[in-house]
Parts: sequence; C-alpha cells; structure tokens
Amino acid sequence: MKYLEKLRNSGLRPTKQRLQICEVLFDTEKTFHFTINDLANKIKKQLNNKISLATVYNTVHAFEKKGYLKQIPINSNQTYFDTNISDHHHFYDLKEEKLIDLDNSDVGPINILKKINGKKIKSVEVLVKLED
Amino acid sequence: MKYLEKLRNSGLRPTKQRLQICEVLFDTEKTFHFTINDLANKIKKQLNNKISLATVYNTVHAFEKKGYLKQIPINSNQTYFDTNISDHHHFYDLKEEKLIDLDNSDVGPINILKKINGKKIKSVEVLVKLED
DNA sequence: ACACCTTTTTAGAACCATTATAAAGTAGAT
DNA sequence: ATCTACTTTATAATGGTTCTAAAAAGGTGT
Ligand SMILES: [Mn+2]
Ligand SMILES: [Mn+2]
Ligand SMILES: [Zn+2]
Ligand SMILES: [Zn+2]
Repeated sequence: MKYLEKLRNSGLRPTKQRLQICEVLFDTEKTFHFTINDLANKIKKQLNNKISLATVYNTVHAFEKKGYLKQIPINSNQTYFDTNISDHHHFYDLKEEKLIDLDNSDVGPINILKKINGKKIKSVEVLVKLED
Repeated sequence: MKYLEKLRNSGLRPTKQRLQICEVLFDTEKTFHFTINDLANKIKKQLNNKISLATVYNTVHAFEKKGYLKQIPINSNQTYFDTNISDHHHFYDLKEEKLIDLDNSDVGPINILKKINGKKIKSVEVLVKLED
C-alpha cells in the first residue's frame, strides 16, 4: 500500500479507516486546505463511508505532528490544515473566507534580522489578507 | 477624558466599565498581547474591580473592528489581541507559548508578486515560529 | 427632581469545535 | 486459535466564545 510509510512513520497501524483518510488527503493531484469537518464530509461523500470524528482528529494530528500535514496560522473558530507541506504562504480572502496558496517564489526572500537568544527559527509564514 | 475619542469612534458610550478597559489597554508605556481572559484578570487585579466577560468581549470586539486593537493570526484555543496596531510581525515561541513583537524594520521589505483579480492587499503579517 | 425611554451590564445559558473516556472491535504475533 | 495491545466509535466533558433577557445605568425633556 502506498501510504504505509506515512502511517508507520506517524506511529499508526494501517487500518481501513486510516487508509481511507490517506486516500482523501494524499491521492490527489492538487494539494488543498481543509478543516476536520471538511475532511470528514469529504470522506463520507467520496468514499461513501463514515469515519468517526475522533478517528479523523487523531489521524490528522498524528500526521501534523510528523509534518505530513501543516496547520495554517489564521484566526477562525475552526483549525485549518494544509496538505501542501512545502514552505509556502497564504492569501486569506476576508470576504469569501477562503485560503489561497502563495508560493515562496511569489514572495521576495524574507530576512529576519532580529535574533532571539537561545532560540532558532523553525518556520516563517506570511498571511496576506485580501479585501475587495 | 482621554479615551472619549476611541470610544465614540467605536460607537460606544463612555461608561465606567469601558473607561476601565481603556485604562488597562491604552494607559501603558508598552503595548502588549493578550487574550480576553488575560484582560479580564488584569482589570480585576489592577483596578480591583470585576467586569463581566460579556462586556470585555463586546468592548474588545468594537475596538478591533475600528482598528484600535488587532487580532494576531495564530493557532491557539484562545484568540490573541494586540494593543500594538502599527504594521508589525511576531515571533511565536513554541516552547514558552509566548508572542514577541517583530518590528517591520527587523524584516526585509516584503514584496507580494502574485496578484489576485479584483482583490487588494489589506495586510501582510509574518509569523516566525521559534524552537530551542 | 421626576418620568420615560434607550443603552449597557451582567449572570447564566447556549453553542460548538475539540478533547477525553471507555466499551466493543480489530490487527499482528505466537 | 488465542492472546494482547492497539483502534474505532459513540458519547460525554471541556472550555472559549456568543447569546439572552432581566436588572442597572445613562440621557432627555419637563
Ligand atoms: Mn487541533
Ligand atoms: Mn472574537
Ligand atoms: Zn497552502
Ligand atoms: Zn504585537
């Protein structure tokens, strides 16, 4: 199975439910942004099978911890995840409440001049809010 | 009173509670980051007076809407606000779960090359995650 | 001061995304 | 097949935020 590695690395056995979550998350041309609810609905519609929310939460968090998914820093009542794990940024369309990818190459190089003692930079994320 | 303008512009009458919230928010040398709960506790301790959470929420949201406060885009179970309303960015110390200001001047100029049809940029915010 | 009407405050309830629980089911090892 | 640890699931608990509606305070005209 093509998702064994991701599952094993995340400390998860390849169960039917987890493989289905993988299918929906990783078996696509394009990457996408989602909330837990989005994902649960997508599974139900696309695979005609309901997976309990608890399992979806657990699996998504395990993948996020291992870096197979990213959380998108944004203020919302729900948490947004991203299947695009490359270094990249986001537009947030305030009217439509939609996220749009913004490639690293579409943002000039970002140089953080200030240093914090004893800490090192793990990530640099840009959020560009859009209005009409 | 020194906060009349902010309150009036936000469509709020200058009540005792709102003036106290203003005192804690705006009567300081330094700007700061806070959650609603932080703020309610600060008022209780600093002014020795309890203001109901509903009033704190309402007032903070009214100020935020008018731009007298900013929300900080970050993933947390609580919403973080900022009394520093200048264009600036943030470090987020993952270990300590603390936000640290990052001046515009400490980040090279950010040029967003990609354009979205019919939309204009309202803000550009950088979040730099820190680890040990 | 008083009456009258509007706005505000407040405690508590409701809401809802997320997390915890624990019982029943499943997978992998022997 | 049996055993054991892990997993799924329904459901409950948690907790930040929002809503409600009754009491309090503010403003206005007399
Ligand atoms: Mn989460
Ligand atoms: Mn809010
Ligand atoms: Zn993305
Ligand atoms: Zn700040």
